[in-house]
Amino acid sequence: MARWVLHADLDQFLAAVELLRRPELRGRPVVVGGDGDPTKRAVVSTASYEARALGVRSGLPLKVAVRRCPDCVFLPVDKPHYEAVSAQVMATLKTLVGPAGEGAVVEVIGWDEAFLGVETDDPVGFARELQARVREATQLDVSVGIGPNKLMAKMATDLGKPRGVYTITAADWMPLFGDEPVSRLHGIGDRSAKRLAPLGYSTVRQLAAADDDVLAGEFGPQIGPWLRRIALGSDTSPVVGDPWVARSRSREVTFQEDIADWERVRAEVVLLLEAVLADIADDERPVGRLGVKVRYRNFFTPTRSIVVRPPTRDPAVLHERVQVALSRFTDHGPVRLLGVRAEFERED
DNA sequence: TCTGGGGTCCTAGGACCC
DNA sequence: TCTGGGGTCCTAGGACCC
Repeated sequence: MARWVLHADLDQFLAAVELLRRPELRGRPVVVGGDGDPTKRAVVSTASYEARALGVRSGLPLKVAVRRCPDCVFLPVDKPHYEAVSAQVMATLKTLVGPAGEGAVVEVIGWDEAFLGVETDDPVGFARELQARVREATQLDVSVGIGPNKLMAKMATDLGKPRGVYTITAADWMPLFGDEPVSRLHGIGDRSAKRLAPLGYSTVRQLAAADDDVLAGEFGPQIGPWLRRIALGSDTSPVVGDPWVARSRSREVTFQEDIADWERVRAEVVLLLEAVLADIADDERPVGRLGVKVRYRNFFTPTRSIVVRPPTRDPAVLHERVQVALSRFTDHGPVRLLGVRAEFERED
């Protein structure tokens, strides 16, 4: 039997979950983002397919979305609810069993995505079973991509949406993606695409035939050669079923009005650190580094961080250290966003 | 036109030490 | 006057993802 990777991705997850509890909105353009007030500083988390047809998509500022779509229904992000539904979906995935009777390895990627590693000669049948189980348990639609590795499975999912199953094998890769722009690849964004273009690497096929030394010179010894590998559809990263453990925890807030008073900035940093400490209260690991992020009016966003030695959970020490980090900002102009991040001490 | 929040990993330069 | 090579730690920033 062959080893397959499946990528399961819930369709328009946040919007779909909201539609389940507000069936009267079905068929209308629905936008989930911020606190549901499209006049505020926030962006779209998820738009329903009807809203996407009107030009609203994830990441779009709500202020732009409401201009583009005055008739859209704007709903607040209800994180606890989505976490609960997500947990139900992931638990369902973990009940799936392959033909040999063994469970699939499930790697949860976020609220609405997971990779599954499974031993089977009928991956499509497995995917159909997966879809049926999730629908039965939650009434939600899920698309499934199938491939010999995570990269190909992930790329396949897009081709199957919505509600579909799509399989990519090694032989399909170049015919499907060879002429596509490199930014189509999972792992290459607009920034990298813009650096690759002048090197003559604009399509997936061109990047697949690129010179590793040239790539390493531009992107560094790890990332450079890795870019060529993903253009080849090559990916050896394993599906890891172990529960995910955060290496850092952070809180940040964008103010509705920029803060000009740095006494208030200091007070807000205190509040953010208290929130982070509350978030990690159930985690016993000591904090080995603290970071502060400041976004100014012009969107310039420097960060400052400081080691905490020895690593500690002592709030008094952490509050003192975070203020030291904050004091390293010399530009005391108006602040749009503040963030505080705590890194756990790593035990390699 | 306005640009959230929560994460991960990699790179590179300077300090410092042997 | 010109001055190595390697290793580790710290810090800041970049890029990407959901």
